[in-house]
Amino acid sequence: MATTTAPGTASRQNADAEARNAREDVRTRQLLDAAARLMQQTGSHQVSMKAIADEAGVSVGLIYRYYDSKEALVRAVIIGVLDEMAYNIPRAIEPVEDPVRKVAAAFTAYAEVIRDNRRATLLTYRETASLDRESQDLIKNLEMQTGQPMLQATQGAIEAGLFRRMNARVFSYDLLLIAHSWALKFWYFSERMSFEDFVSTQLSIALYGALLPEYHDTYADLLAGPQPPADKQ
Amino acid sequence: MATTTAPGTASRQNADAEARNAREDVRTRQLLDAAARLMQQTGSHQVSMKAIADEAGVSVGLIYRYYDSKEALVRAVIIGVLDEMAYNIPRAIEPVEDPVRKVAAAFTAYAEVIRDNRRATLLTYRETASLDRESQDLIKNLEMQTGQPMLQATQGAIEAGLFRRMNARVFSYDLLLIAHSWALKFWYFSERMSFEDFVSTQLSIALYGALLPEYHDTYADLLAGPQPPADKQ
Amino acid sequence: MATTTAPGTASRQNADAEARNAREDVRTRQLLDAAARLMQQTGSHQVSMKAIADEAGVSVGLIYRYYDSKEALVRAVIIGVLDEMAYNIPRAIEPVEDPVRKVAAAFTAYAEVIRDNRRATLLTYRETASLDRESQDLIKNLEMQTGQPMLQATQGAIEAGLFRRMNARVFSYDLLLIAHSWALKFWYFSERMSFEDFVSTQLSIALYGALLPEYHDTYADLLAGPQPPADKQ
Amino acid sequence: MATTTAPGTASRQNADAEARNAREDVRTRQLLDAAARLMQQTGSHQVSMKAIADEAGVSVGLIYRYYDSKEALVRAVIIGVLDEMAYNIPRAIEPVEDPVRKVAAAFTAYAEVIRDNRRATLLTYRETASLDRESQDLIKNLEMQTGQPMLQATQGAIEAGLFRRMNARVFSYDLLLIAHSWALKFWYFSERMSFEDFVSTQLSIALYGALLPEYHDTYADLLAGPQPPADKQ
DNA sequence: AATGAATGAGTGTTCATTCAT
DNA sequence: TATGAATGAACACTCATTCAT
Repeated sequence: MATTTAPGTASRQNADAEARNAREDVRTRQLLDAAARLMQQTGSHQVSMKAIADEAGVSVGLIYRYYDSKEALVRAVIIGVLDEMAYNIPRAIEPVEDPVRKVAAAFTAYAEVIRDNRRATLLTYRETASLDRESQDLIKNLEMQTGQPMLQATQGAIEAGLFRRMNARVFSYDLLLIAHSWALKFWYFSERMSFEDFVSTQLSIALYGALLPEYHDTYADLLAGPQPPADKQ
Repeated sequence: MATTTAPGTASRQNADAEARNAREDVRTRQLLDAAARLMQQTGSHQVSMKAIADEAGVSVGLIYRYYDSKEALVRAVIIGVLDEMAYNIPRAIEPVEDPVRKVAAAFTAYAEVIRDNRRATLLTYRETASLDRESQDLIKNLEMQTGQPMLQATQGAIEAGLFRRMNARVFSYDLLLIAHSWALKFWYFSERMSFEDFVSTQLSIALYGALLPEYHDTYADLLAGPQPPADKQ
Repeated sequence: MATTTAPGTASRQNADAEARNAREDVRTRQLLDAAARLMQQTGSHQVSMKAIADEAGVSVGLIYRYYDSKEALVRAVIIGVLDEMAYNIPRAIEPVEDPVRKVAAAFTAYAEVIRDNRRATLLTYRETASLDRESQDLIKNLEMQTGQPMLQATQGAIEAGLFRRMNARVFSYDLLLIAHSWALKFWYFSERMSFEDFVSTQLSIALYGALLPEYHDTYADLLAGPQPPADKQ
Repeated sequence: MATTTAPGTASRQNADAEARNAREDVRTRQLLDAAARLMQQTGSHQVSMKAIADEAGVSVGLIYRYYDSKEALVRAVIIGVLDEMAYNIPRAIEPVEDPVRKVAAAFTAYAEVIRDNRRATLLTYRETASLDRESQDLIKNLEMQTGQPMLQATQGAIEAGLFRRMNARVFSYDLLLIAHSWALKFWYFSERMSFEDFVSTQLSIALYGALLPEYHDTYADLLAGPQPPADKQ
């Protein structure tokens, strides 16, 4: 982001500005992390600004230098969580070529991010409703953006004639939701299967719903679902 | 429940007790409705006991005659919502015989209840986390109970040799979740399709994945998804 | 209290009135007892009208038929306690003839009533201040009245030439106060001596100061204070 | 406490900490005074936190920065009162040598402190019961500590062969209680005698109860009780 | 930039009192 | 006479927000 600057007086100001920006970034991160950590446990309403300040090791007053209000901070926390997801998911997909395996990779990547941010995911479900319209719209956009890779992979598989013609938007949205369900219904799934089994079970179900029967053999490994542990002989 | 009683003191007491119970039920309903109405808009934390009292047309004090605390009221609201769902869904399914159409009927019934209680559904997602362990367990039980008809329908279709052998629990859980998505992602779906199209699209995807290919023709109507409006001629 | 009434129609009304009075007396007693029982444990402010009603086995509304307000009830409780003391103490003194032993008997009687109404005694100390002027004056009168027998006994001993000429009012007041101290400082005395030793110790000190030295021998038993248990040999 | 510090950051922190402590002490005093002032009139239950805040000229919230709860504040008020007494009484006694006059000086000092804190004294009687066990124990300790000088003076007089052998604990406790009676029965005594007469009357009575007759002459001035005003001629 | 003392509106909750039955 | 549902003012306490330092 920061461009290279020529040395001299002008750069002096630049350097200062950069230093300030850097410090502000650190502060911002520090505050968001502290807030997220606390809110994930009990929701934003149970967490006071004082508690966040303490957790971040700063004073209450300082928070207001970076965020106008508690709501602004809550918004930033949620958007931060979604942002990170929107950033991490595409990174996890790219290398795969085969359209169907691309869908599978996207789902796996998405699910893993959810797994790693389980409580943060729940936070977005719980807290979004208490934000103002504008923030909610922003969040919806982020969510759609996050779902973009999955949608493109699905459309790719359809165009490649591997998936049947169907509503790609709905199908990919379902996949995202099902990935979320690891967080939403963690109490249910985590007692019944490992995360890996969850992913392969869900993938199997979903791909059966999309793959044309003539390709069932080609992707038999994905359709098979969780396998018993390999023979240890 | 009340047995026929000879006239006199005994029946007198019965009548009194019944009258009291009736009055209490009315109050309870009145309070739950008012609370649900307000909480659906913004979540329980933004709603004060005074506001609920006003909405219900009673005094604050009276609420505490029926609920020990705000948390108890919130819990009752949520459980009330889930209870109603648990009651309505089985009612909407029964008549169907064909196992596959039974699954379809269950999904449709479930989705319709969600549609009719959209905000209440969101409420359960938002508020459950702030209740105590015990209430959460109660809610989980209710949820699993609500899902029972769907699970049985799925298992029926598998045993009838119509559905692939697969993890029936996960499949039926996914169906419930997808029905929920009409509430969770209303902003997304409602702008893109009607509720009926949502249902038939989702059913088409799910059943395509579950039905053995040899039965695709038999249930072609379900797999087809939403159809263009019939010729208006 | 109730006078005999001639038979006839007039007496009918009388009978009714008497019955009513009797019932009211029972109620009054029932309520005062319940209230006193609860208030002695924690003070009037911690006790709600509902709690008193429950303890008395009646409804809240009924209390208001007999007492205009909570304050009126508190007042009645305190006055009831003092009344009972004012009634019991003179009864316990009468038989004694010797002026000095009369003082001793009065003190003992007073102390025993205090011992038997320890918590009620504390109640009067705690609650009197929160009553209105009028009630406080009434209570002061009662207290002075209760102290009358002690004052008379003291004056008798002085006039009989057994006690020094001194301020009889102050002396007898001190005796009352010292009897109270069994309640006021129960935590102190009860750990250090029996009630009987408390009484004889206090008597010994007080009488030693009041008796003219030439009578010390005559009342040596009272001046001796608590004695070791009689030789069991 | 503060050691001399070289100038620089360390002393800076010290100065800050000291300034803060000083400010906190001022606040504490301000709050305790306001609370005591109000509570002495009607007891802690009739005084709201808002009223205390107003009386102290601060906001309600600020009180909670210094005291965790209303009970904590009440406790602090009572303990503050007792503390001050425990501090003042020994100071008023020291100089006297003669054992009997030492007892007299102790009583006078104690009574004067009571006189100067009459309402506060009543407060301790009224409010102690509503505190928790721990606070009550603390208060009992304070009270016993406050009584220590009187006990020692009494024991001194006994050992010097001036007082008769008796229970010194009980005797000195009686003296304290009798000093309290200026507060407890102010309405009685204040109408009948001046504070000075109260003290000398009580001293006279008490010393008669303790002094061996052979020393009556030596302390005739103390035993005489209140004297008519000196000839104004 | 950073602190944290101070504010005061707002909350959940209690409870004396009333009154229709 | 007796009930207890209903009221609503009052309370202790919290916490987002401000601002002097």
